[in-house]
Amino acid sequence: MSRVRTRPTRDETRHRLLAAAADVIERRGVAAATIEDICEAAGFSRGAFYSNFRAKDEIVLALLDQHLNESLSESLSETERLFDRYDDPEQFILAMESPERQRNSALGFNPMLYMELTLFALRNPANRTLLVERQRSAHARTKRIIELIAERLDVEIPGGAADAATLIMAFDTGLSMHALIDPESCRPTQFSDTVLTLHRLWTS
Amino acid sequence: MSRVRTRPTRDETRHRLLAAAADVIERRGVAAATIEDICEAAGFSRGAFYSNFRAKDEIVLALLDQHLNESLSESLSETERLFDRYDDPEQFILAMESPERQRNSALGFNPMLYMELTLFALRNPANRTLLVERQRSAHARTKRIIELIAERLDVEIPGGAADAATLIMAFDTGLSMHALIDPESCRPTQFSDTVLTLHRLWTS
DNA sequence: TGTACATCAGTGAACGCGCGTTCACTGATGTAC
DNA sequence: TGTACATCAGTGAACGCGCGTTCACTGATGTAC
Repeated sequence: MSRVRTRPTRDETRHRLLAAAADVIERRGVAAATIEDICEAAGFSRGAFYSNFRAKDEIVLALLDQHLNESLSESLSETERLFDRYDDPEQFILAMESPERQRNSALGFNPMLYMELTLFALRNPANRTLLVERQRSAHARTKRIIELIAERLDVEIPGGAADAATLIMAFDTGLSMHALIDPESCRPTQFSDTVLTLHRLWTS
Repeated sequence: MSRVRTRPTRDETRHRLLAAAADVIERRGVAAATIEDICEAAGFSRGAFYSNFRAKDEIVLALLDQHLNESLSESLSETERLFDRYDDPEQFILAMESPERQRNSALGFNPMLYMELTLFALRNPANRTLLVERQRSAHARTKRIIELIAERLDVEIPGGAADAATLIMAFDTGLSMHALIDPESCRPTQFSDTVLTLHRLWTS
């Protein structure tokens, strides 16, 4: 093919629209974000939008899906990879604070988008199921890591690994929200510092 | 005055509109909640709304204000009262799980309204300041309780009282969100159970 | 490689519904005698 | 307590803007020869 491409591919268009939607929704919220805003941010006309998505809801659903499957899952997979890489649990905990993990963590990176998408999903029974599954799987995987650490150090987690996993997950979520409201109130290392303290208490 | 009142007082109207707004916003979200929805839920016409509030934003601001000043503050004051009532920290922690505290806790009682109002406040510089102040004050008061417990038992909190307060507050916030997504994943006593476990670890 | 044609991704004007807001009104409440 | 009048809380029809969605179109891309 000799002609030079002057138009983005269909995939590029779709991805630019999704990225623009994430950006606009983060700033304005799901309901207040307009198709016009999104198209302008992506550099397309309204028609391009409706050529790629059937309606406004569909792009939000696509974002939610992407969010649940990419951001959240990859953040946990990365944590599991870190866990496998280090023999010493303390080193593993310190490594979790890496910028890479932060970037992958959806709530850490763009917390308002996360809240918006969560609220959207909670208001729709079908999506709610997705959220529930995702949370249960995340809990099971976190619990598993804690159990492996306990086994390796031959200790028993006070209160049980399930509650410990809930504590860490809820702390992570809550800390992101507190940091969102008042960034100065949290050190960058606050998450790993606290988890490390908990780890030492649990395994001593 | 002999005539019987057939119309609510101005205060009643205002309160009914505020309660209706809280209800509609909890269900539909700030941006998707319409004046018509709110008026219908309150049993008034649109005119009544504009006789009591200058615009839609104003009722949301009034709700936010009410929320920050009543729900959140009273929840903490109740906790402080409980702390004063019990000499034994363990009994105090168990008492926090009372239905009364749950009802007062804004995030615990209607978490989606809380999230909606938080997002609304975060998008408006003036309100953001209110949120920040409120959070700092809550943190200081929580930290104070922890310090008093540590003094009373003559122990040192591992990681410091400030981080411990952050942990408990963030855990509370996060746990409410997790419970919102998947109520079955949390026992009703999960908060006090976990705080009790932490307390024992910290003070042993 | 070049040409002719078909397809279809993206354009942007137009449509119409829904929602925030206004306003002329009505009748309940407050006040003075 | 009863009456006359002023005030103003609440009514609901009307307005018009903004936004989601549609559609006739254009010109870039893909294909066949």
